[in-house]
Amino acid sequence: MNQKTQRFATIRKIIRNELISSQEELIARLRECGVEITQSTLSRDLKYMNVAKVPHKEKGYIYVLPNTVQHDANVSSNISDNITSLTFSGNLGVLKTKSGYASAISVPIDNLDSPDILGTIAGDNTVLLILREDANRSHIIESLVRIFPMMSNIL
Amino acid sequence: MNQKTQRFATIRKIIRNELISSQEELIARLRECGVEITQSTLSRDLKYMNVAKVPHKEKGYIYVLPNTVQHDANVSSNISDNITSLTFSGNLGVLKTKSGYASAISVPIDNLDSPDILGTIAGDNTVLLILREDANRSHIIESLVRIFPMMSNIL
DNA sequence: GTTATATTTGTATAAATATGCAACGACCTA
DNA sequence: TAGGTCGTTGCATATTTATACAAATATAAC
Repeated sequence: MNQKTQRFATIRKIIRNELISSQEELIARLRECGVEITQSTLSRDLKYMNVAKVPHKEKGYIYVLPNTVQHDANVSSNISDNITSLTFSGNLGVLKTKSGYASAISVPIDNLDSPDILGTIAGDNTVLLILREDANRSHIIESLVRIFPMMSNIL
Repeated sequence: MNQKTQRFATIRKIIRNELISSQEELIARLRECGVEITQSTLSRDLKYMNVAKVPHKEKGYIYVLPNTVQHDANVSSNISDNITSLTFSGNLGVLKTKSGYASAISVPIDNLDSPDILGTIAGDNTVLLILREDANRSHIIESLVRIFPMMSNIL
């Protein structure tokens, strides 16, 4: 339906360009754009469009479109800020990073020359750690936190 | 203080590994992990941790950790014509593609944000899927076929 | 056209989430 | 010790969001 498509476009435009904290607020903005809509329909629209609600420093919460990568306002020079998670599976460790940082992150890990980390493979946002079969995960984490202190925030 | 850090870690672990649709559900899981918490505190914790709530096909809505904020998993169809095989080995999946397509193929897989697929690494014609330890291979296949319909031809 | 079937919407309400406020405890300093 | 500040929490509740249901509207088949 074209009516609906048009409405979606307007919703997207507003969310992309403004900080919207609630559906009521968005309804008001839509009205200003000539779109009448009830809260229930909007709720369904947002769900259909995969719009997420995320915490935001100033506004409390805001809606964000899918594919919109959240960029921190303050870019940190600390490389370990770019590590987002560490999980283990069998004899592998999977270290996720912000896009593009995997290679940079993997270098100091290689340089650890830890007997527990046999090697690493870096993609774009993932560093694969191949671990010794009987490696102790706690020891791995300790080693990593030693070179990436900020990592303790995400563990 | 340390109590709180510990609680955060548990919350993160649960959110990373499971599909949680509501705070009440998360409270129940936390209790199973020995963490007693009220809804109001949890709400504040989630806000503090920048945890977002995003629409999800099966569960309605799920909580996701920052930097994994939801992307479009609906993908143009014919790209999946370039997948040639899928095999499993231990907790790894190996997806072979025509030369040069691995990166393109891996993007929508990353965007699935499946708790079963911890991460992907794309080479030139191979995508390595790192799976959760107890991941169900059938479920993985289902997820992949959902975004790459043509894959069903080669399975 | 008519009828059947599916999609979209609003209303009313349920469900889920955020938050003001008071209370508690940790940690100061005098 | 008493008194002060600060961070954390639970309770109660306000706010916000999702959804069951029925009505309206579109879509398709005849």
